[in-house]
Amino acid sequence: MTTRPPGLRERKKQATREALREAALRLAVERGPDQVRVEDIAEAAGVSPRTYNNYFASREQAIVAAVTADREARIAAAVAARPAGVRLADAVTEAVVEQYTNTGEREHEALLLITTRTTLRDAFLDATADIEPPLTAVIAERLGDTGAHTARVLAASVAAAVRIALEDWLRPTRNAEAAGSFGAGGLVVPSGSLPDQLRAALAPLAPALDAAERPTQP
Amino acid sequence: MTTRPPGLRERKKQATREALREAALRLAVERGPDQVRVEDIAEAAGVSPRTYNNYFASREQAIVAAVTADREARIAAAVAARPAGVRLADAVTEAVVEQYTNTGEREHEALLLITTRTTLRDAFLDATADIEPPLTAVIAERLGDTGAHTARVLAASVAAAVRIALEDWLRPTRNAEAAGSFGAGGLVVPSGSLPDQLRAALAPLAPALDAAERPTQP
DNA sequence: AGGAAAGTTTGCGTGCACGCACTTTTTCTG
DNA sequence: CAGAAAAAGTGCGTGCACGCAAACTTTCCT
Repeated sequence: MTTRPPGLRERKKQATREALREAALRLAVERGPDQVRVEDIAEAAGVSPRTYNNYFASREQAIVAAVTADREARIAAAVAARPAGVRLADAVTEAVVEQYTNTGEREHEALLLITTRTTLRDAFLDATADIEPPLTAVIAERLGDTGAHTARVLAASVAAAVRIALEDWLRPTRNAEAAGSFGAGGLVVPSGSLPDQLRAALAPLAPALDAAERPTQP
Repeated sequence: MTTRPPGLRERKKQATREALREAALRLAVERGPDQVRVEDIAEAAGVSPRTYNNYFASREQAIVAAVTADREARIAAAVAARPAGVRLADAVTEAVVEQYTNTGEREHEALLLITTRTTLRDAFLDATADIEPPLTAVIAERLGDTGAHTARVLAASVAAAVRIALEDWLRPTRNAEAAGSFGAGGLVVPSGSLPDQLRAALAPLAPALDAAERPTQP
């Protein structure tokens, strides 16, 4: 795979990306998220505003990326690290929980910031989708080439479940408007800790993960 | 629930929404999607540009909405229509296939248009997420109040699977760049008919749907 | 080494999303 | 039925995303 000497080009690119992430988060913390313009971030990172959005599609993505970092890769690695003996469902669940709870002090502070603005909250939730491609890869590896298609669906479902868990987690108050006109019962569980939310959201998918792991038709 | 006489207000609102959808699609077909500005659509529908995006968040959404119409509601209704005896997995799968294949002539023409522009393609795929809330409601109804949380996860997973099916379907040519750096095998199945794609994508979720339907622990 | 090819950054221009404050229309209530 | 309250539409201004084409840097190949 891509195991070539990274090359000067690529290293500079990553450096620029990190510089932008850092600058975005720092400025957002210093002066409140609404007082930061793309121009400011670009200037702080030493590139032009135009270059900024060769790296990030929106203003919010840069700020969120500083917290998210490369969680996608870490989750995929964590799944791959589990011995082949354990259930796929368990491997995935534990990897996810692990990577979402190992949160540093600085990240926690940033999360508080994120929850204050709807646009940041949304960007944060959207970032969940990034785990899908790497997750597809590791799951596909477990299932063999015949399950490549299945792997994509499962990875997407896991991503969706994680997103839901996060949604519920960072919404202590308002709880309506979730389901359609029905309301679907009305109550939405008083939102426990993040690990609990994650496990609860992933649990319904366990049967699907188990089934995929079995050769073909039992 | 919302079973009040709709009121003049609401009716006008829906009329405006439909007028915008219609105008957007018509203009896009007439003069190619890139030659249509929001201002044009708004004018054709008899509202101000500012009002336009009280209804649609992006230029593309209006065009896509003309094709999508209220498919969400139809899918939910189709699921609800199945007798309570059939497996949930079957009810959902058939409802989805049914609503995505009952496509009129005009819709088919519009789909061709959509595939020509990446931004429209993306908007079309994003519209898939709209089925999630109504689907949550009908599934929750089947599972009873204890399964409200499960219902959300399953509905989201179904939506994700449908999205994947559509992605693959309207991409006859290019096939790389799907999974991470791995490539996950490389081949992605030569993309069959839409119903086949949908069934294939939903199949891996069947065990999860089955399990949810069983009382608690078998 | 040297030059061609591939990839990146940048300035410029256009159309758009969206907040705010204000007007108009519909609905609710006494 | 009248007036208050709520909601939708409108005009305006600001910052942003993104296409395009030109300048520049790194990489590749002979």
